[in-house]
Amino acid sequence: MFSQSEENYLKAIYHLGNPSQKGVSTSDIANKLDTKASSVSDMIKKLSDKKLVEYKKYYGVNLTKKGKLIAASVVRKHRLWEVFLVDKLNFTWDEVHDVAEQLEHIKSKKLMEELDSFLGFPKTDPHGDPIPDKDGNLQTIEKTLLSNLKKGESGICIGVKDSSSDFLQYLDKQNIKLGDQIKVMDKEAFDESTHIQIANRNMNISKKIAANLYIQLQ
Amino acid sequence: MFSQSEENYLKAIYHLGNPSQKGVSTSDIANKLDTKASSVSDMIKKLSDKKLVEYKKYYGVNLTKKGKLIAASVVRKHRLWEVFLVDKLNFTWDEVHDVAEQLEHIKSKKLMEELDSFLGFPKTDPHGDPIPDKDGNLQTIEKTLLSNLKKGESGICIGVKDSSSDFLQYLDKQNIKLGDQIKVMDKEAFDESTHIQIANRNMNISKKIAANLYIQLQ
DNA sequence: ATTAATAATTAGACAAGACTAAAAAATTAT
DNA sequence: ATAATTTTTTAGTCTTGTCTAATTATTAAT
Repeated sequence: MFSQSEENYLKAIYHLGNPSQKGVSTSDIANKLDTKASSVSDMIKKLSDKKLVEYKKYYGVNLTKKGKLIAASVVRKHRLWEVFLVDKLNFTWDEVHDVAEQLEHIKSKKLMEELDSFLGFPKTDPHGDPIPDKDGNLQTIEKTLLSNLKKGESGICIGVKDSSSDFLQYLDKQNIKLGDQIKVMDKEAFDESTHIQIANRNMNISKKIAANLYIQLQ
Repeated sequence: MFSQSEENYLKAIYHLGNPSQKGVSTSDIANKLDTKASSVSDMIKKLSDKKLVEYKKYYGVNLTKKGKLIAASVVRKHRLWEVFLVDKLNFTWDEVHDVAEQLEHIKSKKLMEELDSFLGFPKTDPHGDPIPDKDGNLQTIEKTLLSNLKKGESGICIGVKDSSSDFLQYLDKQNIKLGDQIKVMDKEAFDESTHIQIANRNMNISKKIAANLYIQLQ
């Protein structure tokens, strides 16, 4: 149906797209996919011919309904496979990305339906990112970055913004897990670090860490 | 490391290779992969440059040690994924092939080790074909075709030679399963059909069916 | 409002893997 | 042994997706 390369471009546009922005720029896509702007320019022309993106020269791209559905389906597959790897095959959350990048291109409707069921119809992946449903719809959960919480506010840690190995391994080392209860005890004006109480432990985390943890307020 | 196309050629040569023959012919490979002899000729040159096959013009190809290991690893992955699809995801044995053809190219050592363990280290796939171990070694089980059994002989049905959808669905319809106890009651000289007793039922099967069922003698 | 800097596009080339058509080698038949 | 047939290889083309280098458009700076 569509090539892996086409799917990767659609996915990149999907991830870069922002309702508050115009279109996604050629250079942003090139940067995301670690490729050259000229290659992106070519591919966008192709996707546009196939009515998967709307394209205006020197403006930017947006996914069409059809393009968005395909992108969402690739993201759905990626995240379901991540759940599989962690829940069933003992992968850690920092190990799943590369394999899921491959598995997301496997084409089989039955496979994904059965996998979804086998995993118990998960709603989020191991990093807390929502799994699109079959129609490409995302369940939007109210969430903010921990860095936005004020002293005294509390919530549950439900996701990470950065999912780099380094960050995820840091969280493991500090024993910070999704689902943990977090309360902001104090904020340090000097270095913008935050004193938190997490799962009944007290710790101090840097500005950068707080800016990459998603919290569901209570 | 190696492209999907290269892996598919190596696998084809692996399956076509026969210790009692010289090399695998260009046209046999073309036929197996549903491609043209000229394409095969090109690819063989490439695989030969990479020391994955031994190649003599107008003679045939044989896998080198390295080529054989790669081919066996692809076959291993194919068959382990088939087990996964049937045992865990409710696929029937006639539905697994196309998906496994895709999954066999996923590259991740950890994935296959964990999957193997998750499945309980299976030794055969859903069609009774042996799963190569990590070093590419096959466990060889003594087996013959049902058509070779003489009147009065008996054994266990352990595999199919043809794994086309048509044949597998026929077996399902007749409720013939791997593991069933089979005894040859009589053989019809006229149409070469066979009267068998299978799992305590009596039935008559055609020459063609008997020529595609593997039996482990007892 | 020009100029400078940045971003996007085009033109042309290349590699992988496939194809067709034609030539060459090997095999089979007479 | 030579002719006929089959198989294999070569030569040249095509598509996909990439690249570099050069050009064109847009945005930012003075």
